This record gives sequence, structure tokens and C-alpha cells, in this order.
Amino acid sequence: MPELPEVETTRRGLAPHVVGQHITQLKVRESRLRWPVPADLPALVAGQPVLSLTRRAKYLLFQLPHGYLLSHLGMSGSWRVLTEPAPLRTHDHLVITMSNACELRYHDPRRFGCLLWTTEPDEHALLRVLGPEPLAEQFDGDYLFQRSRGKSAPIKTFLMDNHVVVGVGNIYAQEALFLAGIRPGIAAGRVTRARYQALAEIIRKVLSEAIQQGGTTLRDFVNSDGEPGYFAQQLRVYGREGLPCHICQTPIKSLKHANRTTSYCPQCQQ
DNA sequence: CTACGAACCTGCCTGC
DNA sequence: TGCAGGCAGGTTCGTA
Repeated sequence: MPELPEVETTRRGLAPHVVGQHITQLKVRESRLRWPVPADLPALVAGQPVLSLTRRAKYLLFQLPHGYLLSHLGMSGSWRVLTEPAPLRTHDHLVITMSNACELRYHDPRRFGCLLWTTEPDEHALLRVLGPEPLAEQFDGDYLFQRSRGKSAPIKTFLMDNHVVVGVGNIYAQEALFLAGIRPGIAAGRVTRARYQALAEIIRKVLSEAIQQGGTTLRDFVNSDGEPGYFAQQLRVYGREGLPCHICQTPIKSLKHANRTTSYCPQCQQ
């Protein structure tokens, strides 16, 4: 599961094969995802053209003439494009055949992802509540500063809250806080405006760089061609507990915030 | 409002 | 070898 860069990498990989083509068939091999795949979905999309493929937070939106397919990858989901026949694998839950003969397969061992239908994405319950995109103009240090006043939650938990800003998951929250030199456990409401300004810029930079490099190589992340991403080599703290900090050699420490592992450098992050 | 745990699942790794 | 336990990229929901 991907974070925002992995979802954006997926979108860019799928778009050329999908946009402007028609959906010949949607086959639901396993409908028990995070929420059941609607039973009428195959009939709803068959024969329809895909007008665009966009992303909001970690959701992919396939725009059809009369509505949108809404896809979330959860923790372990991936979409792949196949241009030649290949045997189905375990956990290939969805298969979309396109008019250009290529096939999209949704693979998701843990089934935390979803595929839903909406005619009004902006008003959909899952999307309506989301904060701004981290790469949008309205996301900046002043915004974070204002939103954080009075909050006692750790800044790391605050950053991962989708109501505040979307797309900052467990990996990139840790990386951004390391690069900003901020201790992840500090109360969000006690961080200064200046530090939020630096942090906001770092978040944008970290996410943009990860997108440019095709996402992070995670346990089972592959892009739409089935290839791993290349950002992993640059991870500074995520998954590095006990290893020396790249800056000061102090061993990276690890603890839990809201049940999610957080790694940080006790020397560089204060 | 906040904060925390549980829930939704499988796979993989570690240690006994 | 086997098995139990813990952990993993996300997000919603219920209870305190």
C-alpha cells in the first residue's frame, strides 16, 4: 500500500492504456474488498469509454460518461496493465478488458482496497471529508500552522490525518519529519510557524521526488508494468531502526504513535 | 471535540 | 518442520 507517490505512479502507468478506450468487460472475481464491489458495476461500465483517469488523495477516478469508478489500493492493492495474455494469480480480484485488447488487473492480497461507483465525486462520503492535496497551492506552512493550533496530538499523527492533508502516509511522514529535524512526538499545536513552513516545503519535495522516481519499493509494490519503484534507496529513517543515522551516525530509534511505527533520529530531530 | 482500539485481510518473518 | 505471534504501505468506525 501505497502512499500517494505509488498511487500517482499507478495512475500515470495506466492512463495511456485506458483513456480514450472503451471498457469491454469488468469481471469481478472477488467482490469482498473493504466494501463489497457493487453487483451492478459490470453492467454499468460495459461498453463505456474512459474519458479521463485522475487521482484525489489516494483514490483513482476513472471517469465514464455517466459516473466514476472509484478505486483505492488499501495496504496491498495494485493495478497492472497486461498487453499479452498471462495466467491469473491468486488475489487477482478484478479484471477489466479494454477495447484495445489490453487488460487491467487489480491484485490485493489483504483486500483493504475498494472499487465503488459515484456520480458526484466531490460529494462522495469518502472524498468530501478530505483535506487539501499536498502538492496544491493552498497547502503551505501557514495552513498547517493554523490547522494545528490547540492540537495536542503528536505532529506525526497530525500529518497523517486525512482531514488535515491527504497523501502523507506512514513512510513519508517519517521521512519529512526527519528532513525537517522535528521530533515526531511533539504536540502539533506547539510547533512554530517557521518550522511548519519548512516542513510543508519538505513534504512537497519528498512526495514530488518519490513520484519522479516511480514510488518506493515496498514489500510488494510494483508499478503498472510490474516493476518496483526506486525511491527506497533514499529512505532516511523508515525501516532503519537500530541503523546509524546518515547524518550523525546515532542509531535510529523507533516507537509507536497511534499504533503505527515511527522511526526517527534522536540526535537530529529535536 | 479527542484518543484509542478494533476491525477489515493475507503473507512473511522470527523465535520457540 | 511446525506453529504461534507479531508486524506490514490505509482507513473507518465505535466507544470512552
